[in-house]
Amino acid sequence: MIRCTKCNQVNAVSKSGIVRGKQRYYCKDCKSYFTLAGKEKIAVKVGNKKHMATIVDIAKALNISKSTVSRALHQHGDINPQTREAVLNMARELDYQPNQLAQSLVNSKTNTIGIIVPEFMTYFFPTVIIGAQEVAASAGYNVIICQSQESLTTEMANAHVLLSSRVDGVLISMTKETKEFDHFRAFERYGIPVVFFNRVCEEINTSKVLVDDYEGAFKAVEHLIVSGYKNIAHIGGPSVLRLSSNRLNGYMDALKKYKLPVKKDMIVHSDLSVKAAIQCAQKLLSKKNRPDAVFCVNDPTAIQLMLYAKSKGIKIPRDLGVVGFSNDPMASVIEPSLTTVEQPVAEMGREAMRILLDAVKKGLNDFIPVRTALQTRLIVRQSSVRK
Amino acid sequence: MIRCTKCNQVNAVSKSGIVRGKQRYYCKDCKSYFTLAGKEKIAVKVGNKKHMATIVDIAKALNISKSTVSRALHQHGDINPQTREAVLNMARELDYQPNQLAQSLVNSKTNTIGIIVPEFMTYFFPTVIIGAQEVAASAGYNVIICQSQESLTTEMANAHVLLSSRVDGVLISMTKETKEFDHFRAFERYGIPVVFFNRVCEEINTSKVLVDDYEGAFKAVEHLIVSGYKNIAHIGGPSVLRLSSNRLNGYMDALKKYKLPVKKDMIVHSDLSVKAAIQCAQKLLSKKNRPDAVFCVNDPTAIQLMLYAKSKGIKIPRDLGVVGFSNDPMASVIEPSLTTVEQPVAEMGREAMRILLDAVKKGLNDFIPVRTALQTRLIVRQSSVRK
DNA sequence: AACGGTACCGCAAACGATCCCGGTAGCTAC
DNA sequence: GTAGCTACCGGGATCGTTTGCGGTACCGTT
Repeated sequence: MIRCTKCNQVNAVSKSGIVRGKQRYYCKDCKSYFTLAGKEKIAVKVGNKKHMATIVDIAKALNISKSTVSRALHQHGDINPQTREAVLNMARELDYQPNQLAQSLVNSKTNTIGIIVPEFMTYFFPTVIIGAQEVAASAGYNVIICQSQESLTTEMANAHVLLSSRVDGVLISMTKETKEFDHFRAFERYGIPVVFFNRVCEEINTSKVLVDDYEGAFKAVEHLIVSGYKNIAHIGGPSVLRLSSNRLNGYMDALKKYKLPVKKDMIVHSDLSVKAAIQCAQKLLSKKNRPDAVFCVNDPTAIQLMLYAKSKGIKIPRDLGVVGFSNDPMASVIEPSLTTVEQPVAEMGREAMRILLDAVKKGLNDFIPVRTALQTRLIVRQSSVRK
Repeated sequence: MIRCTKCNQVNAVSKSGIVRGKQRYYCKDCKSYFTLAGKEKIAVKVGNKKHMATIVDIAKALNISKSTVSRALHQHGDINPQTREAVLNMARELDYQPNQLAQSLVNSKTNTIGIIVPEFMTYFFPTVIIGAQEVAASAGYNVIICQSQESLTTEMANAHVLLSSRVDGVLISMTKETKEFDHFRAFERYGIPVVFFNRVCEEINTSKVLVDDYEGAFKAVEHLIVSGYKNIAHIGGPSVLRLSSNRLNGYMDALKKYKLPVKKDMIVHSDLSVKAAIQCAQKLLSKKNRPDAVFCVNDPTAIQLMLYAKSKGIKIPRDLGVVGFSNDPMASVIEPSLTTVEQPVAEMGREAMRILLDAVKKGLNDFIPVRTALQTRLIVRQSSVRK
């Protein structure tokens, strides 16, 4: 027994297909189609859930137009001080929260920055993000964080998400397997500034923030040499990452400076995972001509090496000197404490965000890419100093 | 050579006065006035910056209406399979990226979840977030992360931001100084589901996910007792946090079960900062009746205690047994390795997000708050076992 | 041939904000 | 008396979508 929603007729109604999963009817009497959707929807719309106040609500309450409300809230254009006061009060009274979505849509500006990082487990990236968020927040920007999980596929998916979210700018540290860059170019195509940090992409001409990996590595290896180590190995990172080759070069040049031979078999490569670190440690320490020191691409790797060496009864620093890179909090906790190259992690986030926000404000047209290399500092602890 | 904006005619156009500083034209062909305002605007729109394709662009390219495009993209309503195919192809060709903002605005649903955490430094919260994001991503939700930095004021600011961003739901772990809850109630007032985790708010009736702090603490202290420690102290957390009192109660009840006295001066409170941890360590270890074991509210605190004890020549576990809580990665690296209560950290994030998304889908009306307590596991290492 | 019914598509109103235009009231000045 | 000016306000287009409702072409029946 269906009743037409318009003429209230009953017997002139016949079924007429399905629209969006709902039965559609045709009333011969008033010659019109209808579904019961509308009524149902209204009926469903129950709820203690309060409607969120909009500028229209404020306008209605004060019997003025929404234009005036908007002006009052933003001090744009002419506005009577009393009107403004009234609007502000009413806004407070109604607990008005501006709808970011609507604002962003009309301004085509979201005040949101996207960040893509490969992982979240080591202390490094969270700390960078802290710094970045600090700067962003104080400039009134929100941050949406994506983890690529060291996978190119999800990195591309992340880029899509950020594009769809219409972020105003993006901060990226690449995956270790990123070899295509089209998903990065998409940003520049649409005028969205990108700044790379730490794991930067040389194929894209934009600003980059990194530490002076070469110099840090050089200092680290030099320190091992002057501490009396002679056969120094290196556990390097994935070769696609520029930081890996920079640190490797620093390692090699330090050896050369002191006329030490650079041996191929003293250089192994890790993909930065825990498993790979242990494998590298095994490989190096089971050699006949075992190295007497190792410079590791980062602290987590160095720590795995130390744990492995300790488990084999190899004494650090007596039998094996170890230097890491990044000054992970664990470095000062492990025994012996780990000598490492400190990088200004949070500052890297801050600097990258500063540069990015600058580009966002300027627009891509007159934005000059810069490459910023932050200084490192060698922290000498116990793992590299023979008593 | 002026071309009519309407009929594209050229020779039937004549000047017809000035309007708002702009030349006005009259087209005899289509009998209408026009200025070049619109055109100029387009002309101004310079830039290498490509316009991002919208459904209107797709519609124009295919000479169909945007409604059809929308339907084709979402399989809503009736759509000719061929049309659909054409739309999909064109979308690909134009590199169409749906505008989330516009979608959210009309659907009043953002597919975004807000997360508020107190900090980002320890491994705990990043790990929770990894779990939460994992579940969110696979359900098509984005995540926007806020740090309250253990400050009530910024926590309230965070709540505002999330409200303005119209998130569909919120995951919260409170600040240690949060004593007012109106900023939480704002969410429920507008029908936005909230789930607390770890540091939950008892004053708000909603779902909560935590670990069984009481039981974990009980097991930890019981372990110390059966290991032969008699004078067991406790470094507790801030009393406003429920987890602090739960762990304290577990501590006390374990003592009681074994007929050991609960001494007021063996219980000190930390605000979870590094500084406070060291102060607590000093306070406890400089007592005349020094404790022979300490159960700490979390691992970072336990580690500070251990470092302090080691610096004072106090041997662990011989002179001092230590048990922590949370199984921080550092716990297995420090020497001696730290006995701790493991909590399923990532799982906590996953579970909280699952519950939240469920509430988001159901709506607040028929959403029944649940309290989930995840099980802990005691990991016995060296710091609590006398050889 | 006419009509009921289906399959598909377009129109236009939302969503909540901004802001360009133009309007009006009131006042001054000539 | 009216022109011009100031100070303020409202109308309505716009951003990119979704979607209810109605229209149209066409097909099969009678």
